[in-house]
Amino acid sequence: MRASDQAFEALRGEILEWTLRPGTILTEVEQADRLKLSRTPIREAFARLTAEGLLVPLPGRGVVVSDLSRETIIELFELRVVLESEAARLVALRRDPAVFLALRDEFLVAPALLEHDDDRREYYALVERLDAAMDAALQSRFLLAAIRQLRPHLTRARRLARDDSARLIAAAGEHMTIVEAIVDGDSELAANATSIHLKKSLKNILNAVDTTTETVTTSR
Amino acid sequence: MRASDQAFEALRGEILEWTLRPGTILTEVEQADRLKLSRTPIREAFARLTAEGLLVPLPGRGVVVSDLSRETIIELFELRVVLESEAARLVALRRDPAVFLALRDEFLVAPALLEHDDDRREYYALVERLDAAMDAALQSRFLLAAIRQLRPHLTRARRLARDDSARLIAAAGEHMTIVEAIVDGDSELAANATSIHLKKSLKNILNAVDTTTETVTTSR
DNA sequence: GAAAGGCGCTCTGTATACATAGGTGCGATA
DNA sequence: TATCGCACCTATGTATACAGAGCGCCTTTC
Repeated sequence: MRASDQAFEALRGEILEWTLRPGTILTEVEQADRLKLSRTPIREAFARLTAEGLLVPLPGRGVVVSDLSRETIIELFELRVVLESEAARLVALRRDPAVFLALRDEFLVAPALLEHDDDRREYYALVERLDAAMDAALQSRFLLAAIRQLRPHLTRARRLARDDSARLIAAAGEHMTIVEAIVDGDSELAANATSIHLKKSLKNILNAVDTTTETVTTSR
Repeated sequence: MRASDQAFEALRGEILEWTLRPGTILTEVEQADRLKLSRTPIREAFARLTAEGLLVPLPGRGVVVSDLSRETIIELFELRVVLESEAARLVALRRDPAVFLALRDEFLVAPALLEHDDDRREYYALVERLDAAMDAALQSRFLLAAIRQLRPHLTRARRLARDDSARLIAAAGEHMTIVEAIVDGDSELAANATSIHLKKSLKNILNAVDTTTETVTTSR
């Protein structure tokens, strides 16, 4: 594995899991020293993370871990709803039914997984498989690229949400509706169900943000 | 100006104006030599152009100027319609009316500009001002970023189209409809008019592609 | 004559040294 | 005491040297 990939993955991971918090200032030399690499791969990692929007250049002082304010999260979902609804519409038209039938069967037993907190990881893994299947069925490189661009920010935002069992069970139902629409090839239903799911998802995150005493944004 | 910016702008310009054609293989050393720079800034330029999708890594052999096939153009517009329709919808809700009233007045006299081929540049400049005004009114960083991501590819695609006067005059009319909808704050009309405009635009480009004997794609 | 293996070239990947700019802090002067 | 200016320090920006890997061509052998 290339050193620049190591640096990228390491920094990205730390940003996504809030180890490196918004507002933290990073410099090339400091990170090169910490990660035991030279400045060159760090530089490349900074460039990639800046392109993704996780870092913002701070002229003369380095880069800063980007902000994730309430307003930013709203803007993020504003676009996410548009992109993923459209994606669901296209997937419903282009999918291989067998793949999504299998996923439907898995989602049928999902509520059982959510009874015990221990099995949550399995549920999250299932959702990831659904995402992967949709990516594969999408067949539109540009739309996929646009969705991928949002994912790191969504990962960061999701960390803010307190996923209680009630919300997760509801989410499982919403996913089921989407998967069934895709199986049926009902593109409009798939799009609408996705839109509804994401808006509820946003609401859940914003609820968590609003009831958290801790200030999330540290710089702007 | 930084050397890496120079390299980026130079290569980007050449790709967009088809001086560097799809399928052309570039290596760091070769370009460093040609542009009289060291490998470092070239490397950075390659990375940025790869992130934009104008270059594709060719493991062990350098990078290659990305393909722009008929299919790619269709996928490009598939996403563009979604993004720019949504943008028009939001702009109609968030715009400063004065700005777009002024633009409307300019578009009123646009057909006159298109009578002489010499004045086309003025018309193109007007369209650019409209885009800039919409970007500013949009107030959604993520949506704007997604649209910006498409622009270089659109610039390249547009080079393929043969814009005859008839098409340009029609386009001016379509733009006028969009601007008026924005002035009126009619978000649905703005979105629909944008969708129609872009679909006609795509048709025009595809017509040109289909009637061109020259093969556009050189690699895949 | 064809196929396989080895040698060599050229590519990227990384480290490091040097240049340069901008910002901060301290000191001097008004 | 406050403000202006200079110097130093630390940051990025750039060049370059070196290492490692992959591909192609050439040679040799069957």
